[in-house]
Amino acid sequence: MRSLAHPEKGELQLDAVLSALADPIRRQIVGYLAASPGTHACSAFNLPVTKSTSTHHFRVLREAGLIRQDYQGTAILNSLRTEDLDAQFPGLLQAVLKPTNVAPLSPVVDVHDRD
Amino acid sequence: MRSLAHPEKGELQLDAVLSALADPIRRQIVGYLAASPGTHACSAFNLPVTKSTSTHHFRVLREAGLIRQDYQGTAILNSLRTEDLDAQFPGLLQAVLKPTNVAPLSPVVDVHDRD
DNA sequence: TCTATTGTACGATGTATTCCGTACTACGAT
DNA sequence: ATCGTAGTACGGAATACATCGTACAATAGA
Repeated sequence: MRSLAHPEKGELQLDAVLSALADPIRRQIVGYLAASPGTHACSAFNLPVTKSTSTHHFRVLREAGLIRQDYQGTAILNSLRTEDLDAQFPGLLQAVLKPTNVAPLSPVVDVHDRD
Repeated sequence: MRSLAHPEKGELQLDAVLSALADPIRRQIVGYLAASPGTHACSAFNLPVTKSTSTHHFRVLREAGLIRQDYQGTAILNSLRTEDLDAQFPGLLQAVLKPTNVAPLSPVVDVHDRD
């Protein structure tokens, strides 16, 4: 079973978190995870970039500690590390994800991946 | 009297604000302005970079709408746009500036510039 | 075993960012 | 008029970042 490295809750860096959130595509990912709790495969996000770019953005989010990624077969289950983030940076996620701030880029259609 | 361009309160972009806050030097500036309300000349911040780099960071903050810059003689009075930011992105400033998150790089000594 | 699906690795490219030094402007004070 | 102070403009160097295409790895299912 493959697995991916994640920073511990106590290791989260504000620098990395803010840099990760500064990109609109990554904010779209985080916004979707926040709006649709649970786990979602990378392919469910309808991002306006290629697969390899998508991989890059998910990795940035994981390495910053914003999301957790667990393999399930060939897919990856992505989830938001809400509790860890709220513990380390209280209020930050809520502030960034306020509805008015979430860019509704693509409406994320055709999702069929609930766990 | 020289003057500098600022985005209107309603024009603030979350993208630009988060990018601006992602840099530790700029967060140091914002943190100092938040901790010491009022206006402060650029030279009062004891930043670990040269004058020209300092100018660059202040401009990024101004163009993102985080600070206001008004000439007074040859100096510039910098102030935090707290109200505009709280109106557009409620909770964001507080979350980013939580004491534990503010890197105490240099203690900012020898300040003699209260208005 | 073969095939399709999901995502990764790697290298390339263009752009943006950070930082510097030097020369300059604007202003106040002498 | 001259000088010092505060900050800007400009150009350059190093680095980082977003993006892509192609080739590959891992897994599930037929």
